[in-house]
Amino acid sequence: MFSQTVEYALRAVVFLAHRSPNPGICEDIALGTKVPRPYMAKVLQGLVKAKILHSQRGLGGGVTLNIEPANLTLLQVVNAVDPIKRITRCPLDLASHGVKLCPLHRRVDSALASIEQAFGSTTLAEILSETGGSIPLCDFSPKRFTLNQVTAVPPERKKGRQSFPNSGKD
Amino acid sequence: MFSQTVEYALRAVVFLAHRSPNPGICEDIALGTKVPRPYMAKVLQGLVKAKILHSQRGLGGGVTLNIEPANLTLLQVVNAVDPIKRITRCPLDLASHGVKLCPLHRRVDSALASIEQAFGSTTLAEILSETGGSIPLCDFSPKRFTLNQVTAVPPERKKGRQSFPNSGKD
DNA sequence: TCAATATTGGACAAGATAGTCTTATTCTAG
DNA sequence: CTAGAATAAGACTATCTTGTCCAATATTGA
Repeated sequence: MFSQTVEYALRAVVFLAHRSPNPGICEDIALGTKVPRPYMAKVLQGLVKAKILHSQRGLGGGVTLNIEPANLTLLQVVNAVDPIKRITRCPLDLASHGVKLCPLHRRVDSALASIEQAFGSTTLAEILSETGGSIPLCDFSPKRFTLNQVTAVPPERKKGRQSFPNSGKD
Repeated sequence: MFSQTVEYALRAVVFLAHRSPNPGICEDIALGTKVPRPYMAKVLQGLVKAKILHSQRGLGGGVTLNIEPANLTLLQVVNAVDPIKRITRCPLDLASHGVKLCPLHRRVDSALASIEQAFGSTTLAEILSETGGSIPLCDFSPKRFTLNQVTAVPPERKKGRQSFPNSGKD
C-alpha cells in the first residue's frame, strides 16, 4: 500500500529526530534503519530536495533535520517522497460529472483524506516521546559516536547549523 | 497511492452492480469504465478468482456479481486485487520490539486501519443509492442492450445464475 | 595546498506493475 | 453436430519502482 520509499523515509527521519540536532551520516542511518546504504542515500537526497533535511558535505558533515521535530508531521515526510494525490476531478473525465465526484470516487478520495488525517496529525516529537519502553527504531550504536568520538555532542559546527532554520511548513 | 488495478476493479464492480443482476461482457465494462479492454479482462479474472464475480462463457455469457450489492463492501474488492497488508510485526525484525510495534509503525498501521475502515464501511448498494444526480460511473449505452436486444432484462439463463449464491463474505 | 570525509549525481540492473496480443476453451443456438 | 460468441489463459512488451555502483564535487582540518 505504501511504497518502500515512504517507509524508508519515515525511518530515516525518525532516526534523525532521535539524535536531533546532531547530524547523521548516511551509513549510520542506513545501518540503524536496516535499509540498503545506496538506496538510503537516494531517499535522503529526496528529503533534502524537499527541504525536510539539510545536508552538509565534508568532514564532520551529514544530514540533519531542517524542521523542529515538534513541527514536522509524518504527512510532510510522506508527501516529500511520494505525494498523496487527492482526487479532485472525475478520473474518467466524464462531462456529466463535472467537478463533482461520483459516489465511488468520493469514497476513494475520502479514504485518501483519512490517510492524510492519520499522518498529518502526528509530529516527529510525538513519536519520540511515545517510546513505551522501546526506542522508535532500534538501539544500534552509530559508527561516529562509538568509533571516532565518545562525546555525546559532536564539536560545534563552524557554520552553526545547530538550530532549525524553518520552524514549520515550507 | 492506490494501484491502477484497484481503481479499475472498483469501477468494474460499480458498473456491474449498476446493471445487477444482468451480466456484463468485458467489452461493455471496459468501454463504460474507460479502461483498456485487454487489461480489464485481466482485472475481471482476478475478481472471478476471488469469488467476487461469476463468469459465464459462451453466447449470452458475461460476468455478474457473485454477492449482493448490499453485502459487498469496497474493502472486499480492494483486498481481492491488491490486499491491504496491515503491519503486525516490526518490519525491522528488532528483537527488542517483539510483537509490540514501535511508535512509528503503530502510526503507519493506524493509517492502514483507517483505509480499511473507510472502504469497509461502504457497500456497493450505498454507492448506487447515492447518485446525487450523476450515475456512479457514466451514462454510456452498452453494446448488448442497444444493438442486440431492447429488453431491459435478458432472457433467463438456463443454468439459473440469476440469484446471488453467496450472501456475504466468502 | 593536500588529504580525508561525505554528499551529489548519473548510469545501470533487477523486479514488479501496467498494458497488449494471440490462442485455447466453453457454451448457445440452430 | 457445427458455427459463432464470449471468456480463459498465457506469452510478451513497456514502464515504473527498487536497488546498486562509481566517479565527481564540496568541505574540513592540518
